[in-house]
Amino acid sequence: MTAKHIEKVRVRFAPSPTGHWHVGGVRTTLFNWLFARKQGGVFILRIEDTDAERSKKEYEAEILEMLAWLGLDYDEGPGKGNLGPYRQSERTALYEKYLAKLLEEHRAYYCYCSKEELEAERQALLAQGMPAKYGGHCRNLKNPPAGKKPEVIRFKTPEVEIEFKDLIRGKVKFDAALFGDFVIAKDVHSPLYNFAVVVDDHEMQISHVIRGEEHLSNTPKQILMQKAMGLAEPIYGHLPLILDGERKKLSKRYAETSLLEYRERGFLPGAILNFLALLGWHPSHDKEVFTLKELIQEFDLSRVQKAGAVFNEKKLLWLNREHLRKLSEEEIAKFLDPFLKKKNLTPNSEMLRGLIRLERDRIRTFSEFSESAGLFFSLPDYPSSLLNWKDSPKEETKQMISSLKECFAPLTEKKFTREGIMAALRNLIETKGKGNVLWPLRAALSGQMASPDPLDIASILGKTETLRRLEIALKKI
RNA sequence: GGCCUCAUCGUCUAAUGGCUAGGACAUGCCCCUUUCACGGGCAAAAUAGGGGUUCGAUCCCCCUUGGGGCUACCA
Repeated sequence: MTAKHIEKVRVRFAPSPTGHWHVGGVRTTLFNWLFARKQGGVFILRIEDTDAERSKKEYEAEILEMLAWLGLDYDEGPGKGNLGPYRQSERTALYEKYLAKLLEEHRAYYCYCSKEELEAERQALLAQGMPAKYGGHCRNLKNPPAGKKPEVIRFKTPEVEIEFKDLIRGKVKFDAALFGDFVIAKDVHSPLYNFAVVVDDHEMQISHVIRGEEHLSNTPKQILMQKAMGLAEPIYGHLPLILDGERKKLSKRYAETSLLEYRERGFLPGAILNFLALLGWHPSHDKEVFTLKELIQEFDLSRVQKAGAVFNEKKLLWLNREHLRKLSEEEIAKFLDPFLKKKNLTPNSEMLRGLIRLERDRIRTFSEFSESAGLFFSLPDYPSSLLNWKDSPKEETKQMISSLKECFAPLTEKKFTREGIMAALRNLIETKGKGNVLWPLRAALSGQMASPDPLDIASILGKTETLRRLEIALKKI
């Protein structure tokens, strides 16, 4: 390992704004951020939009918004920091400079082969069981072949062994002879990923490149280019992939993959981050519920797993509840607001407090809240049979609903609390039994097979609405 | 096909050369209970296979098997 490394910890996360931000990318970002914060280093955001066709401004905006939502702040990035610009699309002059130098030093060259020729070559090699690499036809051309125009720029790959020490995997070796001369740019103005990354990581003085395992085989190519340009070599660490139920790279078929969706479903940023941290990393002890702050303290790259981790939504759901429970009523109310608005549910502040107290242990996400609390805003339609406790006859149920009304009648709206209602019902329950009293009451108030406690429902609904619902029940029988 | 890489309960993982391989999610059962949740308790559940090294291997080495990633004028 003769490579020179950069002293100060400077890490980057480099998303491509070509689609909704993927949870895999979020996890990579988190690990980089955690590492930077733990080491007192610098966390840099670089937008990798060299693919002009697929890159979209709106996706970049989404990444920025999600980052803020997650609470992952960056020290340098678009509009911030002095080693910019931080969008690859704005750095073409820089790439041109490096490209020109490589060309001039004959470490890279123009390739005139057409796509068709290359594809034919590739297929022929594959058919013979040979590694599919470029044959190097244009490598030593003195003059452009007649009638052909330059197609791409290729890197002159030396036939050497490349070895590097991965932070997570240890020694990794590649035989560069198997790569062939790979393409580094479409033309001097349009660099490709592998090349742009090398230039940027150098210019931005990146000390550690922490990224997903899918980049492991890009690393030797990047090291080769660093050597050709005389640049320092960052330290690499390749994170295990997040997998689906079939143990393949997480895709949309298996679970929701965009972070946006998880926010819309009412997950907490802290819970998502906690969950993602546990996908491929684990502390030495048994604690699993962490705040972001605790994560910074605990995080250690040496405890990152090598094998891929299956995305388990059930565990995310559980973790979300754990995080939900730690929030104050005010915090929950704040998160809840957009979800209620979306469903056109507009409780007054007193009712909202009651609902939050009631639902906070029953729900796992905020979207579950609006579903679960729906019955407080409008009584669902239900069959009259729902009102009967076990096999008690209709007549008795009818009698019971009337008795309930009578019990509630003397209560003032103010006395219509859980305790007040319970006191009013005490005699009835003692003579008739809990089930005979509470089931019909609950059914009449909720109109559902399953719901919260009837006393809680009644106290939140208030006397007027409670009596109205009992009246409806009576009419049903 | 080639190159790289990975391998502990269904899933996320702990332990590491040495006590009955620990925890969590999920699952099942029980308790609590007017229903559903919550909560409490219990149970079932793993070192892929084969060789070594060693007094002793989940752990170290090799092979096999299986999985995954890459193999673009995407990133």
